[in-house]
Amino acid sequence: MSEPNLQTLLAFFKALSNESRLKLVGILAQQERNVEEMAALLQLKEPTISHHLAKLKSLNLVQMRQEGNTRFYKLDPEALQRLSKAVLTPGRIDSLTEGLNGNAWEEKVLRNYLEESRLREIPASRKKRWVILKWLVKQFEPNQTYPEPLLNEIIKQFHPDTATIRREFIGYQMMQRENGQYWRLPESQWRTEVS
Amino acid sequence: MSEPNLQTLLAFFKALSNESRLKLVGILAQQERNVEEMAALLQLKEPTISHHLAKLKSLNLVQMRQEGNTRFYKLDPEALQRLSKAVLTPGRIDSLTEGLNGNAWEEKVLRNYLEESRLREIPASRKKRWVILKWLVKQFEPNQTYPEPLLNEIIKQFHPDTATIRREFIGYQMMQRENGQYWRLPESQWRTEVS
DNA sequence: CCTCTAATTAGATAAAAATCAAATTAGATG
DNA sequence: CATCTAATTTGATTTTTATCTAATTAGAGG
Repeated sequence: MSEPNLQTLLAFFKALSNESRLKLVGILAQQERNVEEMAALLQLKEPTISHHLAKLKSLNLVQMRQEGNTRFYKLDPEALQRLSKAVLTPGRIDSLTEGLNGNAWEEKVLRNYLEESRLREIPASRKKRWVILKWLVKQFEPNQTYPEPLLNEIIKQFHPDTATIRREFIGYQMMQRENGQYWRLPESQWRTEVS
Repeated sequence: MSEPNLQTLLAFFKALSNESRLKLVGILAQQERNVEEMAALLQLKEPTISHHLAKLKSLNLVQMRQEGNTRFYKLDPEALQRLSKAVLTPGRIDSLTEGLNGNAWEEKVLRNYLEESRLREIPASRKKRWVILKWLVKQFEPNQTYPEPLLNEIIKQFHPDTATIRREFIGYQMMQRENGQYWRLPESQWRTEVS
């Protein structure tokens, strides 16, 4: 549903990621063969060949022609051409990440440091501190000024070290201060940190 | 040793035939990431990521940069280009059948119909009869003439129905007859049968 | 130097895939 | 229609691979 490209590509690579099937592709690219011959060539039993053919068929890689109860298989000429084209075009490579939650890591950091909306501690690593501060500053309304005591009060709901956090807010330009009043700055002005 | 191409291709397809690894390729094509981030993005544990990275590394698909004890991985730009090129060129497809015994099927037919160098029966199918006759006619010396009784004698060592076999030899132009003498024709003149 | 952190390695387990023997199907042939 | 033959399907087994937890390694920072 969500990532058709990924699944299509994956099916393609899976089809060719098995030694027997890869050889089979080579064999059927040269000439048509019946199941018995393929089994002899690859030193496998017929059921195994049928099994592999089923996978190749499901991707429309092979064509079948029946004569009596002998079935001749060959590589679909169109498929052969498709195979000889690049499967991983730049656009397709991009599509591989569709549907991935890009914020998963930040969410995990939050989960790790927040215990029922209290901050267990202030992360030592800058990257993680940044994530925590981003979340913390969003606890304040934009377009509203806070006198320092109120600011401290609110911060204290999350963590006792109000001084450090106040300083970080200013340092990262998430907040601005003017004669004892603090206010939240728009996200576009925050000092986008690290990475 | 014998088929470097097949094994190389196989390794390549195997590397990309896993959903997690394929996503990883997509992720690392966009930007460098450390193991923790990848784990979060794919919702897997770090060891699993290490495991997948090891496979990608073994194919030289990724580059690593260390900073402290954090390791940042990204897709090798050259690899990325290689990925975007056709991996299955016509020449490579041909190479997939290298080292395969093309006579495996014929050998199997022989094994099936020959019981300690006696012919169990004459195959009904033309293809198999052809294989048996090819083998049978090679029991006669080239460049030598055989009077019909001697011919029969020799054939009888393998199968009682000398008449049928004589007729087939002539029909397939494996042998020629002139006033009671038979001789083996060069293989190039045999009526190459069926397909 | 002790501790913390990110990553890897080792070992165990679970999931997926390949292979085969036995049973079944569907043409062909007498 | 009974039999034979090539192929497929089914079910069981084995092999391979993905994933996790626990243990280990190697930087960094007090």
